[in-house]
Amino acid sequence: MDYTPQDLDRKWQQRWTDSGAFEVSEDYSKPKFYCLEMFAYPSGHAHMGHVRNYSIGDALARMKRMQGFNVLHPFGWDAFGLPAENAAIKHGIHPEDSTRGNISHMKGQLQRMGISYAWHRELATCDAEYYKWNQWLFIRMFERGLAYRKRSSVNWCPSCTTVLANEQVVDGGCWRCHSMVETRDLEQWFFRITEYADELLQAIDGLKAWPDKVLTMQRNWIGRSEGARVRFALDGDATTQIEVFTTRIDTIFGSTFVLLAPEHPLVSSFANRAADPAGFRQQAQAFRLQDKAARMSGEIEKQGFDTGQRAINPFTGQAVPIWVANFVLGDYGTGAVMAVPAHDQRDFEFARKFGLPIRVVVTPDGKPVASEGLTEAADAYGMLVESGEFSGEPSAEAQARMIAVAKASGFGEGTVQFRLKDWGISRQRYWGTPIPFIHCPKDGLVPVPDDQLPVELPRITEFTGRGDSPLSHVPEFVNTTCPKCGGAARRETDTMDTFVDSSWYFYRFADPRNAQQAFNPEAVKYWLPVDFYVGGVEHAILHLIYSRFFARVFRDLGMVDHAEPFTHLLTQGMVLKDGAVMSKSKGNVVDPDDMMAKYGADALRIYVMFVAPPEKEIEWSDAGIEGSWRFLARVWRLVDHWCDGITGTPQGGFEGISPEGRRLRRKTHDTIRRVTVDIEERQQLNTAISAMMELVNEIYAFSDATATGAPGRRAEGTIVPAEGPEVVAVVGEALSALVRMLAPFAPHTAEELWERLAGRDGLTTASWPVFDADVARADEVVVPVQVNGKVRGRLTVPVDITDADLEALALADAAVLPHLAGKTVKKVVVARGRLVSVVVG
RNA sequence: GCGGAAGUGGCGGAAUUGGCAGACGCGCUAGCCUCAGGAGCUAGUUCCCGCAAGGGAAUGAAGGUUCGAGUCCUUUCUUCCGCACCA
Repeated sequence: MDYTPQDLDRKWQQRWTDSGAFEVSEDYSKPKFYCLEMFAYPSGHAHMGHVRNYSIGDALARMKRMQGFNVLHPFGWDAFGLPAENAAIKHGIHPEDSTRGNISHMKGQLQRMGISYAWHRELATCDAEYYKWNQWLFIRMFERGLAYRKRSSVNWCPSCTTVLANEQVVDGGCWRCHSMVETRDLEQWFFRITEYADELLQAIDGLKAWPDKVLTMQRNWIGRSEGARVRFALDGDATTQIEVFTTRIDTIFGSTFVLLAPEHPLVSSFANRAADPAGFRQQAQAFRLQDKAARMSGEIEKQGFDTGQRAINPFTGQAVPIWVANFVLGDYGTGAVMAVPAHDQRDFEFARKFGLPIRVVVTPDGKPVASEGLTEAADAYGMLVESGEFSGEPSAEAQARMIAVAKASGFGEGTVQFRLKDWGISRQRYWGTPIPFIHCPKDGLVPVPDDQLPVELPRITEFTGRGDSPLSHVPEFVNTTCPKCGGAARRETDTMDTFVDSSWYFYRFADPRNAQQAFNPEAVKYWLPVDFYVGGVEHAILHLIYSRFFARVFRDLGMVDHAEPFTHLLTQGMVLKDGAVMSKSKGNVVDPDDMMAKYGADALRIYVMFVAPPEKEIEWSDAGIEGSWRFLARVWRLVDHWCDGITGTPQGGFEGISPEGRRLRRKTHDTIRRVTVDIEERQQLNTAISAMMELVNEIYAFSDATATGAPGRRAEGTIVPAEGPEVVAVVGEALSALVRMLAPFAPHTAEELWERLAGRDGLTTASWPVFDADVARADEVVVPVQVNGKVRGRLTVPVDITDADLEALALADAAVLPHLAGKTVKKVVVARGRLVSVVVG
């Protein structure tokens, strides 16, 4: 090879850039394909995870392009976020400067990889021309009641000094720095994602091309439960009611006490009535703190105390004690539960610990059971007992009737409860989209008028990391006038969660430079939904649910005509080294730049795609990339030595072609089929590559069989060229297909070889090789012949043999299989469209 | 605990609808070519017996269906991932 790999990479990257090979426009005459990899946070350096992600996406994009699709394959930057701001606090570099620098460096890395991006459509979320539309959409959502403000107890990370979304709290700690999360009460902005909870859940069934794992995670996250709300009046105070949520209203006759979450609003009023209000509050507060933090260390012990108050069970009329319990969640359901110790394990443990009564009201056979001997709760459905007029009814029927009774009597109703909560998007941070609202002393909360958007993020100079919003220290930003009354007013100083930025960027790519609209609906109608979306499974819940939510918001604004933005989702596995995620602190980082310098981009790309299926984790191996390098070198040599004189590919059938030639032709077409199916339908890129390797081996074997001189005697890696029209045609066909199929995986090498082979460049516009089923399945197949279930021989028969012909053949071929002479064919097995076995009796 | 995915050579992994298990690659062995080999080419490489031809066993374990099971069914063990006191 007279190039270094980098020379080769640079040569073709330059040509692609100069010709704008991957830039696209809306072309309604061509079928579109929108291939997207999750855009990147500009951390500074591309890592192997990026390499893998973009190599997979690029394989799809390039293949679809060759198949004649108009392919949109864009890239951008998720450029706002905490790390840049934290770096600013630590090192005094302005987030804008570090972010721009990082983007520039990483863009260079991606370009050196030769990913076929439409760079003209590049966007960064920190550009005002992008985040303007965050603000615009925010106001639209406000107008529709989908964005609202409320005072709420929020998760506060003391280290990042900011509010976290529920989704950003992992095991009681901050998702980013893992500090223990505290609670604080603040006025916050929320998106009413719960409005779409039911739809988001039901539509999951329609996501046929998403991984099951992701669908399950989303179902669990939304967490739909059907049940009932029932109001218990306070004993001695009918005006105060405690509403509980239950999925088992059929067990309500067994509810012997009521439990409140420590956060429940009634807890503080009960404290005032307690003998020792201070002690009461202290206990409740202890639970509240415990609730957020203590769960990290596994199970926490069930604790509680008696409020001294009693509630009236509306079904039994009995007064039951009200306790505060540490395991009752304040932010799920109503924050209060009716405890049924006989039929709920948690309540059972609590009752046993504190000596509270247990009543069995559901049994398998409808016969009453005493509670004394119980060792655990029985949560199965059954027949009701000891339940007044409902005794003897099966659980399911009783549930329906009890809900009806509760509703008619006005103390309850059936309801659906979701685990999903509204999305808190306020961040007390600088490096994000300013929330476009103005607080006016006279007019209250006033949205910034559309013609004043964007509200630009001012360039501040001091980063202290203090607890409140950095923007609140910028008087020029804060002080403004009210758009309504013209009086002095203050701007909102919180910024938006960066998940807002990433929830719609895939729409902006359809029309990224539009200054009048977030996007032109016509362009989005052409390009969207995204046909193929690749990214890490770590975004299975947050990013993907938020994006599905935003798609529905745009739909309801009349801007898009679909609800699901991503048709096909692929979640790629991580790249590990020595069994662990690569990280600087572990010192096990393999730098993509080093690998590309040594082997070129193609060997690296081939390696990350060949080593395992895309969804699986892979373990980095230096020997593995050597193997990929060797494969490319093998292809290179093959083309180098055969290309002279190959001008065309064979037409038609097999007339006059040697058995070896027929074999190679079959292999060529079988490979086209396998590679096409593996990429397109299965995204099994590893087997697509191995199929091409097989073809390469086959071409080498063909040269052995047809070469002049002794087979297998080739010095210095040369291949003795065979001669004759057959070789030219058969090998020409094989190499032509091979090089084109190589393009999605090793585009630089493929381009170069295509130029040598076909005498022209422009592989990016070359067509995908056409599979010829007649060729692939031509001639014959070898089938096992079984006698009494044992394979006793093999017959080579034409693929399309009929049963009758086969029977005759089995008998006639006694010379080959003498022990079958005189036997009859009992069964012919055909599978996958071909004959696979003959059973002889 | 609930849910999801998966258990195949020394290693990564193939096996598309139930049809020659171990493709392809790594590693290893031998040969060729070489001053040399960390290049290239050829051959071999699941395990056991055998010089070989050949024979036997084998896809976590145990059963079952089938002419035929890595694949389907039942039971069971293990690992990874997600959620986790959600009433």
